[in-house]
Amino acid sequence: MSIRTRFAPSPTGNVHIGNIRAAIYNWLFSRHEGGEFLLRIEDTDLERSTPAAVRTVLESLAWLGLDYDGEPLYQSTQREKHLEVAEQLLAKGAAYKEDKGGTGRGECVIFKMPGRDISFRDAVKGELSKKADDLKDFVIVRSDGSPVFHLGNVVDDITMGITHVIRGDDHVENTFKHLAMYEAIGAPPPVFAHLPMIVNAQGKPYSKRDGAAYVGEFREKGFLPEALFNSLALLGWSPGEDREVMTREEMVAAFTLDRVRSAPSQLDMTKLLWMNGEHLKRRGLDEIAAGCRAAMERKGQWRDDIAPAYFAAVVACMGERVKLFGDLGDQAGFFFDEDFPYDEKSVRKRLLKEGALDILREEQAVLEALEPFTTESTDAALHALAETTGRGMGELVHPLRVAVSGTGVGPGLFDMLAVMGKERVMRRIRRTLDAYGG
RNA sequence: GACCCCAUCGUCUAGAGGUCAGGACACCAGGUUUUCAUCCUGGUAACACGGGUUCGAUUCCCGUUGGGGUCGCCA
Repeated sequence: MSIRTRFAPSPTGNVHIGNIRAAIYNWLFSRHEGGEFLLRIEDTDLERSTPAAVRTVLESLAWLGLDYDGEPLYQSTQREKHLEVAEQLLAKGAAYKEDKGGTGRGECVIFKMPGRDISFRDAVKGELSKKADDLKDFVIVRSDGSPVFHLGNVVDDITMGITHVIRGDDHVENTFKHLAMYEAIGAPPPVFAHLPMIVNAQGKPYSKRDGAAYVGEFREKGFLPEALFNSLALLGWSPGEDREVMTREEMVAAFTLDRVRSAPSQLDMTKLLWMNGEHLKRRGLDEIAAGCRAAMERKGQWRDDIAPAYFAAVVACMGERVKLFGDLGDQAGFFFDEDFPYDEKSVRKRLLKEGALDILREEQAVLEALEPFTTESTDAALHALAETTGRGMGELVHPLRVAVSGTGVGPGLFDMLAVMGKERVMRRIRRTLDAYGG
């Protein structure tokens, strides 16, 4: 029989990385096994389950490339079936009605636990068991007639033909209840696999306070979906070789549940950033440019007078300095702004140093006469100047860098000059001289 | 508190009854370079503790400690 997994989020407006990691594992497992991956929207909490919240779930899945088979099943449409099963359980004597706690709220339907120990073999945690005394009866239909999570969850998994339930650690206790329900209903239970949580440095569940906890936040920060996917997949699972940077296909080929660890793990932002850089290298310059532009637009850094060719050249020039799409706008803004700010420290250290402005004037003269104006020609011209004046390249490079970019860090100077072009460079030198040349 | 789960470098992890306990990120040092980033080379760094079992345990068992999860007419 072909395997079938599902992702069953309750739309709350955000998709937590722990949840999406569960989705990734379900997806990886089903694709590896050649089975199906289904989506169920647990939208019975009408308060929170707005269309916008559902859209967030769908967008997160799409962004990460987690394609699901068939149409999503909306749990709210299954209410009648849930209640029907509750009636059957009542008829079988596997459930009973009671005004629980005598609250006067009316009778609810309570599932009766079988009164014996329950155990099962978790695909990642191994043998798990629970004493009968620790298993209490629980409500499956509220006194207002609405089905409770446990009922809907189990019934839906049965109707969807789910063979493997891969979910968060926080569901292990529920599993004993669910197993009892499968038996009472007379349906074969699926294989259960419980994933450890993603925690922060304090060992607590990872939250927005720890950096970013929702898929949307990583997207906004400019992370690549394949990098987030890769990193999350590796949090708790490893292919068993010293392989880390992998494509989706490679992970599908290597993924097995028995290689999933049962200990919680921390998400390391620094390593995620590195991972992002690795995947960025594997994308084309065009894609990187598009991503950078989108990030700049989001942050209000984009300006319509930026020529596409110039923008592309800047992206190429920045190269691996861009680890995140957002980096370009943050680190290379001076390329696009003629009124770029001067970094005070760099000015003091490189421009106001003894003789630095005189050198800049010499460079101004040399560059003014230079034709053509390329990486090679500017490089050669300044080396020649260094030679004739007996100065070190550092003395020439630093003031000029600050003069054209306002900062002491950035791409190679000559690449920068060539990308900016003669006219822009000369204008910037004049501006600098006007500002600091006295 | 009760029940359940977990425990290898700072972090993510590999690993086997006998290994120099491997890799990656980060970090440090050196090299390349006009800065930064990259790149190359090298380095620091771990089996939580205590008992067993065993010729031999980091690995198997028990306990301790520490951490986490669950104890709703939420999902």
